[in-house]
Amino acid sequence: MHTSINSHIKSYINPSAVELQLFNASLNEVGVTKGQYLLKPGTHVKHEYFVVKGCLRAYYMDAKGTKNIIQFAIENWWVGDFDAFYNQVPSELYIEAIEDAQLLSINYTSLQKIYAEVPIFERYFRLLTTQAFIAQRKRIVSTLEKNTQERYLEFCASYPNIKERVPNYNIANYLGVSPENLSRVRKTLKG
Amino acid sequence: MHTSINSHIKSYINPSAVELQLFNASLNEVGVTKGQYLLKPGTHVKHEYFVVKGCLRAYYMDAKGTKNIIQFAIENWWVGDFDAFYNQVPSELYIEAIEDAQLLSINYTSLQKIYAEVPIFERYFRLLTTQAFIAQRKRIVSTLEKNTQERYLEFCASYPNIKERVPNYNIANYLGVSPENLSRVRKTLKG
DNA sequence: ATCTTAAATTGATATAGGTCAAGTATATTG
DNA sequence: CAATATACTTGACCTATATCAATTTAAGAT
Repeated sequence: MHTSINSHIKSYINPSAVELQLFNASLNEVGVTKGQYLLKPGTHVKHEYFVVKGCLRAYYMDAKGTKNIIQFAIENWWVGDFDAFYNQVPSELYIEAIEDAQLLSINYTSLQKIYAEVPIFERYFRLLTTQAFIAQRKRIVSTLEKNTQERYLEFCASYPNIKERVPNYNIANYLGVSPENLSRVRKTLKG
Repeated sequence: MHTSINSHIKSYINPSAVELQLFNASLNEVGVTKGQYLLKPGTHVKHEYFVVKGCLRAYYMDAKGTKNIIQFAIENWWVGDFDAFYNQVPSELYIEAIEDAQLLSINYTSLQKIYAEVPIFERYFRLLTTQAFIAQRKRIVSTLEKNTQERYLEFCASYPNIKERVPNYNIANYLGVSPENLSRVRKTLKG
């Protein structure tokens, strides 16, 4: 049994011991070290991952070869190329460990089986996805109505103590600003 | 029975006639005329809405009193303040008809009942939310890696013939640029 | 149809943030 | 503990886009 994910699950649904057991049986432990990739573009994505420990970044590479970070994944987050996974199209996402990390993976076929046989997990993932959708919507609103400084502070508040774990140039990238600009913003915050 | 939503449902799941009937029984028809509001901030949100016909815009108002459009809703889209609805917190969203519109509403209690009694609808909404999450993620990536012109073209491509239905200053707002800037971009596209 | 209001365009100017280049500080490795 | 690489900061300059103001065009209303 995987305690870390089980308490996460129980914060969303109330599965029976058997249901929980069935889900746990579909999980596999995965370890990655800092700098290693969990996923690269062009792959047929068979898994989604739950972060037990560590930190990863997920980014796309644009036409000019620039990285654009779409997500940081820390403890108790699910990470993966959801488009590639759910629509079974080739991946376009890089997922890279920026700290050594322990993960749990679930594969596509197992998950479909879980949905069919243990439908309460349909609810678990519905609730997770709804929350993720709402969080992402807030991020969009934030870029529409706030300046860099406000968005940096908001970011720090919503990812607790992440600024001690992630280099500033990655945060700048996530916010869609240059590292130089973020550095200047941080300076005015100190002064 | 509400044919419009039923064919939408059937493109995601395969409900039995009885299941479909149960879901349809929870829906109510709602009509709004151009300029009318379906939702305003500070409300206790009891419904989500499916657009049968028409077009609406959903926007937040920021501290400076500026509107920021987060979504246009056209035929076959669900619209609502999902945060307020699912987390049962006061709404912060304006939803306004920009064309006369016919909608179907489902209320919170009915939906919870549907989830409990007709669990295949748990899957319907999970799939919808997953697709919405993926689409929203693409929108974020787009703002990170593309300029205004590319994003305008992308917008026109993904909302078919919407530029004939929505005024340009609303599209500019949705894209997070000034109407003057969008006007100039459109000019270079014509020339 | 005419009047009135709303939307789109155009020009002039301001500004936030980008880019380039150089230097400093902080980690990481042999 | 050097040596080297990585991350961060600072300055000078540039560019895309915002803002403000005026004008033209289009859409609604009487």
